[in-house]
Amino acid sequence: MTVPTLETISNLAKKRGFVFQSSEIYGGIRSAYDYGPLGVELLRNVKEEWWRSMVRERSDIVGLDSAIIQARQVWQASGHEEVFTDPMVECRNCNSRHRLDKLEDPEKCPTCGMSGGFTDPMEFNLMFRTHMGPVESDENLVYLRPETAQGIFINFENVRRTNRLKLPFGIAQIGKSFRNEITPGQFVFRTREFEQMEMEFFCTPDEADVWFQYWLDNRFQWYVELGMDPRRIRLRHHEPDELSHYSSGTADVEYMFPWGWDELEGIANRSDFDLKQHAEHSGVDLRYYDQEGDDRFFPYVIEPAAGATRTTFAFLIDAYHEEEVEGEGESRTVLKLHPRLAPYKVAVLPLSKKAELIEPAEKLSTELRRRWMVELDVTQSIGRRYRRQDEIGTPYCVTVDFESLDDGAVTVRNRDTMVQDRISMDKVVDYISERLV
RNA sequence: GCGGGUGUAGCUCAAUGGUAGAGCUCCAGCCUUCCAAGCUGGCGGUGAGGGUUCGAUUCCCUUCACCCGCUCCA
Repeated sequence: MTVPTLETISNLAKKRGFVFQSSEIYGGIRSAYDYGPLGVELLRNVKEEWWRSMVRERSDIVGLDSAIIQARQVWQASGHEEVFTDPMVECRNCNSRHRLDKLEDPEKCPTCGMSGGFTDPMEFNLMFRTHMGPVESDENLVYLRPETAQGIFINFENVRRTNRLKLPFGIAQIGKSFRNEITPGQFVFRTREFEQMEMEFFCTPDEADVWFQYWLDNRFQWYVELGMDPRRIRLRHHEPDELSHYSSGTADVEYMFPWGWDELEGIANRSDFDLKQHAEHSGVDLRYYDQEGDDRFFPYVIEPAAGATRTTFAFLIDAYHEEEVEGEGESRTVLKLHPRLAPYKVAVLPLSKKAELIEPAEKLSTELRRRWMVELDVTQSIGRRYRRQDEIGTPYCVTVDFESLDDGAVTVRNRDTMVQDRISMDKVVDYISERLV
């Protein structure tokens, strides 16, 4: 099992065009990254796989794409305006920082035990603020959403009614969220602008525990099915004292990052907290009407909330392998990404730059491009090109050689095994289709 | 935001108060018939701003970014 360092991964990411520091030509901006040609494919594939398993392959979950800027009352009702503005103090002795409201003794530092060494309380507002409209006044203050979930809760009734949904059902959403994290870092792991994949699953209160367990299992399996090493992911249940303000039970899917276990996804039982809050603050009855029992109640919510960007990052780390190549004492770097996640599915490599080979190679790649992301590479030696494709995780390389001109066959080389199959050119689509499941 | 460290070419690393070099990568050409070959040529740099100085990549100040802690929880 190869465990790359953070530096190895970020170097590869930059070198091959997965991720760049944002605003790099101006010296960079903290905690912002841009996804290059390969990174955007990988990220989109991760999101696509999530959407497929959550929405397209299910009859009980529908999709949504809500606005990033919402009414300020949304965040008052959700509790974020209050909870996300914590007065914090810092110990002058050991430089540790603490939430003032969580200190047992407001004078004594729980880290080093010193008394009376705190700074004045500082206001930390974790939500990005801006103004709706050209005039900056308190009346038009708005926030960039710190989570996508609230966009779902405030549309609960719209979605339920227009789609005639009955419990249990879910609403899924992928989108950007923004948090003024005190300490961003670990490359793209914790950034102030990030992308979430969240699903709110509404059910009756008495079924909540069963669904909670269901989503725990379901979500854990999703990572494994996409090729993540099961030894490097785990489920961790939260202790009662580390629950968020909305949650009555939470478990995390964690990945073994280069710096240790850290969170990919939180699965929470949000109870009826959010719908109740919005009903109370908006005055709109958000209770669900159960016709059979002639009963009105607030559904419970089970929420699997994953970070799209950090999940992409974890897949990248997990795929990274350095292997000895038989015979020579050299090693190759290969990204063993699941084929559905790989940025390019196929590379077409004419053995020589001669026009007689380039022409059929171009024809073949044009045909393959109708189905997949395909790269045509004609530069340098074939060995070098194989290594380059290995390093970006391309599962299959198709080589057109001089024999192809006579027998109409090409060589398909497997990324992981490096084994080659000679097959007829008109069978390439079928051959690869069968293997890209 | 606080404390500590770092910043020379895409990467790894040299050098100097006086025109910044090398290897690898990349690009072009030649050669090359399946796993990072070779030859020739080319692109390209002192994170940014200011100060001291005849002259600063080097000394000083400011700033920006990255890494390690304090944190957070997608």
